[in-house]
Amino acid sequence: MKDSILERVKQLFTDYLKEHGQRRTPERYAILAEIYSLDQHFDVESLFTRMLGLGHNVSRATVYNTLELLLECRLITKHQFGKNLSQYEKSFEYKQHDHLLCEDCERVVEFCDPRIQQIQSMMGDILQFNITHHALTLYGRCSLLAKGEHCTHYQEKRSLLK
Amino acid sequence: MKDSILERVKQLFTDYLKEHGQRRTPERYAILAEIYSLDQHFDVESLFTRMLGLGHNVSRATVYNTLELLLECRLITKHQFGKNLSQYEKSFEYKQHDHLLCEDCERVVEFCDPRIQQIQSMMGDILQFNITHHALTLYGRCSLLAKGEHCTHYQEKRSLLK
DNA sequence: ATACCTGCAAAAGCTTTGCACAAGG
DNA sequence: CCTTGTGCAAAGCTTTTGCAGGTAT
Repeated sequence: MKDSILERVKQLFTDYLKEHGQRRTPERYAILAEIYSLDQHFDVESLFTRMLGLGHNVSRATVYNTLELLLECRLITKHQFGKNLSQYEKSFEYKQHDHLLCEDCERVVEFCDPRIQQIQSMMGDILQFNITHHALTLYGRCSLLAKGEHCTHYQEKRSLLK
Repeated sequence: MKDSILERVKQLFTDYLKEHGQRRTPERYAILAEIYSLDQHFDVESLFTRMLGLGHNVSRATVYNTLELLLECRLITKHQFGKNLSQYEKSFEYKQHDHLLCEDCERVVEFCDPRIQQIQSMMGDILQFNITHHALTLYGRCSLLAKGEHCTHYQEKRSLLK
């Protein structure tokens, strides 16, 4: 099933590259495959490191280049969660969704609410804009925590950092 | 009336600085005053340049330091509109609001919809988070524009750049 | 008087760019 | 072949940090 999604995504990427006179290089497909093997958000550096770890001798420049192409054909989406660091996630066959961030452990939870689409189209009408997309992020902390306490994911996070 | 707001804001800043054992320096008040004279979003570099233009010999470091303090006492808010550049705006007595961005001319329109608060508190309940704030940004282009056309604000924008 | 703050400049972190070589079409 | 893509390294930009001197309290 996973493979089937990967195959379909590769096909879409191929179509896009052909249509836009871009070359189908092994690096680009390797990056696409790696992204679709992940189930979390990622940043450029972690993807780059991961590629090296897998034995692919790609450069950061190629990673950035490929991410740009994947954004253009909507196979990934890009987020800025309030920091100067771009986060990405695969987006094929994923419902449009929004994010809730724990500012303690930086865990990201996804959610969906139809009212956001309503707001989007209503505001488009009122303000005379063709709205193409939106980004809603809720910021908070896991409930039940006293001030100074950390949520259960905090320690995991700490151990991940360096 | 404007002065009255500035005075109240200065007072709040003074209170905050005293409470937190921070010094009340002329640089900090000059930056606060300049921010509250603006009616638009701004980034650090434009604020810095503006301060120099007004004859205040402040450094970038001080601007960053002061913005941090003003964020802490909620006299300004910070946004990342999908780019690696922080944007700020004054926030005293401004209703919580969200933003609509024209991707053609980069104009920012503010709007307000009560449903967002509802979503925020509902998601907080469901996902067990204490949600402190949110950021919703709608991205689009002024309506009625054909592909390739630019909206009326585009030329203004072009002339501002460089 | 003495912490803390400031200005300056260097460093850090993410992203973009330039160039010579490699490789897709 | 010829053009585009890649790897590498340098440069760009925004933001952070270190330090010597200045200033609020």
